Amino acid sequence: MSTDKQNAGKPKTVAAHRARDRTATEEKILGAVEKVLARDGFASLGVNEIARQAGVDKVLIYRYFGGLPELLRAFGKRGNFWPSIEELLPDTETLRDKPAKELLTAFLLRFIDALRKRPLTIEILAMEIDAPNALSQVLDEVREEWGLQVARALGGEDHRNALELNINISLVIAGVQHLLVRARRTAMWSGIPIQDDRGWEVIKHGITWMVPRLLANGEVKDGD
Amino acid sequence: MSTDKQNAGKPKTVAAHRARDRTATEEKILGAVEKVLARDGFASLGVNEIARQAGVDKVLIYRYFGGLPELLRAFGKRGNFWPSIEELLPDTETLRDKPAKELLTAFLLRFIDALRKRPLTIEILAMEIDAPNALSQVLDEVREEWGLQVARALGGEDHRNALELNINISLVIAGVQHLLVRARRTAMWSGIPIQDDRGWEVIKHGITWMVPRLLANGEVKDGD
DNA sequence: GCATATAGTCACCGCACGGTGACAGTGGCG
DNA sequence: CGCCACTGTCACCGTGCGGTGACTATATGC
Repeated sequence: MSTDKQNAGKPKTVAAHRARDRTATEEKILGAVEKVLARDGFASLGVNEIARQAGVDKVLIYRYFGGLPELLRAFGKRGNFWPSIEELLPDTETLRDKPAKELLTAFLLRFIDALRKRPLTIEILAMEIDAPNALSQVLDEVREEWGLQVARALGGEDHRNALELNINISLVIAGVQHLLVRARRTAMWSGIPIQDDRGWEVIKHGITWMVPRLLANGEVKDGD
Repeated sequence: MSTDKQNAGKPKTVAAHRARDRTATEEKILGAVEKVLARDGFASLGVNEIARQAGVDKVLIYRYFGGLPELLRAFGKRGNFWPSIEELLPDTETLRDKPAKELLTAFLLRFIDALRKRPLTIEILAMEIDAPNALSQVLDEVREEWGLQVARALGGEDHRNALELNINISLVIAGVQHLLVRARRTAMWSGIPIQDDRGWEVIKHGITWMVPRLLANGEVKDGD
């Protein structure tokens, strides 16, 4: 009763076939990746679950994409996962007109908003901490280019403390990403409600307060 | 040949038993948790792998601890996973003697060193981003108490910008944790080699440069 | 009209996982 | 000595995973 493997080839059911449309099926699969990712995160992102969500046989994932890594690559390439420079610094033309502190402040605040609008990106950021894969690789490539553009656009090189400034900007960006990633699961960080708009307004306020102090050229007065 | 489930009860092998020492076995299991965690991270931390590493039957994990969550709880309670306040601020007695900026700087720099000395803690931090479990819960409880003590020890309440200051300190701590977690897998962050001692010296330099500027009471001069 | 390429379906494999029940060796206590 | 609680051993189950081979249905070109 358990070693019946010779009955293959007997078509018992007629099993009406779906429409023959490869590109539509590919689109369904790509859409399923997004749905599973948004609903369950990366832990459940496997071939079986994607196929289930798409209402499609999993073998098609192998046939059309080659496997899970290639599917994720394809998914990553068609998404607006990382904010463009234009989204963060709208007035590229008038860069020189504004003082550096306004530019930097605007950049950091917009960066927060831009990422908060992209829950999938945050999910990817969280995933690549523990299990980097083809999708995080795609995001990595984008970010590399992004980093260069940012450095050029903000152009802190003419500041006399460009090195220290860049370190601290990088640290703040790292902190923002950390809080965004943690906010998926944890409500508070040092008393700040990081799942809430009000919490992020507080953080933005802190950044707005900080930037001018980092950019000040004056002597440091002892404030104790 | 496949439905042979009635032959249980026939002792074929003599199978020399190991020493009858429960506490030693428990210790082996707890040690195996640490080894697996250090070697493969949380992805491979299951009952099977732990038992394999400990050279012990997995059923003993259930008998002695109750299951994986309880085992992780037990593991978490016997570790020095989070730096104590004393480790970060050695001269508690002479707190009032030093200016706030020196205290805060020392605290942040020591915090970096303290976490970098604890790769297992960093592993737990990384894990709890994607899959919080009993172990991260234990760490959470410790950190809650820690946060209160830190706030009391640093006592920024007398500063006129205590709110903004605390936000930025929290942000820097978040950024440090993010970089530590990322450094497990990625070598660079914005050009800083975060797997390297020299990279962290650069970060510390940036923090040392930043703290006095945040604590300065003076007017903010426009540095553009 | 008919062969062929291709879209879609199905059953199956091997594997690792978490978890459990039954059994065997061992030491202490009456 | 004999009971018995306890430590350790082993075989097994159900499940879900990634992955594949072989099949059927359909459209297109000749």
